[in-house]
Amino acid sequence: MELQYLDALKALAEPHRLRLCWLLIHVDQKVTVAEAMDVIGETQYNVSRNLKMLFKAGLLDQEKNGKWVYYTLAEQTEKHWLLLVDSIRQLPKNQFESVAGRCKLRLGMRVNGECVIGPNSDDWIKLVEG
Amino acid sequence: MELQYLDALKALAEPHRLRLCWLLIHVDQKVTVAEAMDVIGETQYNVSRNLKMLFKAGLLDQEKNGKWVYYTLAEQTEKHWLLLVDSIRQLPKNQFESVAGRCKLRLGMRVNGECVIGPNSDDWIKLVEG
DNA sequence: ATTACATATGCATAAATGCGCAAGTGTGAT
DNA sequence: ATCACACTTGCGCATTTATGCATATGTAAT
Repeated sequence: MELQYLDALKALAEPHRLRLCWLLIHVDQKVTVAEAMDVIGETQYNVSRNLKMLFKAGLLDQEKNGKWVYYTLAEQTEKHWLLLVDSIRQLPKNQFESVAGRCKLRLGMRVNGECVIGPNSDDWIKLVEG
Repeated sequence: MELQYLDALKALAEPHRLRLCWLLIHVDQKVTVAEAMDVIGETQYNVSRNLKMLFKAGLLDQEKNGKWVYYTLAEQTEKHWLLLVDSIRQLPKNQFESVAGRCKLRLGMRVNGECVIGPNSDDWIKLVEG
């Protein structure tokens, strides 16, 4: 009975994962675990696990590049999946404004479009708190 | 953080409730707990509780009429809610075909558009098994 | 009032889930 | 080979969630 779709609903029915998915939808770019950690502000294992759950549920794609793992929004082809993703896309932005801002900041630290700085770096902390 | 929407996702992330919600979306009519029981084939407490959860999550409306309680699909006004409901509406029908068929049968037992026969009645069992 | 019936709801148990910790894998650089 | 670092994963614990039973609520009819 559409097990994969149920997994997606389950995955999204958790605030941290909903925020992560919202992020991936709105950034419209690949994002590493390290970047997601800094943006969301949660521990490494949680971000890693939650991203992986979204991946296993079919909502995200995974791509390894050296020691970095990039996650991107998965392309959907079926109507009910497209609508589900659209639903999240349309969530009121004000709920996530700070997330979007922090993500812009974090992606600004990239070099040639690639992530080169790990999580919780001094550079990042200065950038955010300063 | 869109608590109500999270509740809706949580409510839908359970096979029985997803089926119930799908039913209410596709029947496009009010349905009693008794009718839902017969159609879905689950115990009274589960159907009652699960319908109530969908109601509390804002996906269904409730309407009492004598000793019967009718549930209907709630009208949504916000984009992300509309898309979420649409997503469920677009789920492949074949997964729920038997549900749809049983529901048509069950609604055929109504008198003047109202439910008059309780759950697990002999009439219903004959109708389904015969 | 009493009965019958549709629906709702505590309570207890069992299963699933989230989280922190610690240890693991894999990759790139020295 | 060794080290540093990004990421993953198994384990134990606390919390949540689902389920079954029994009981409660509310309504209609006698």
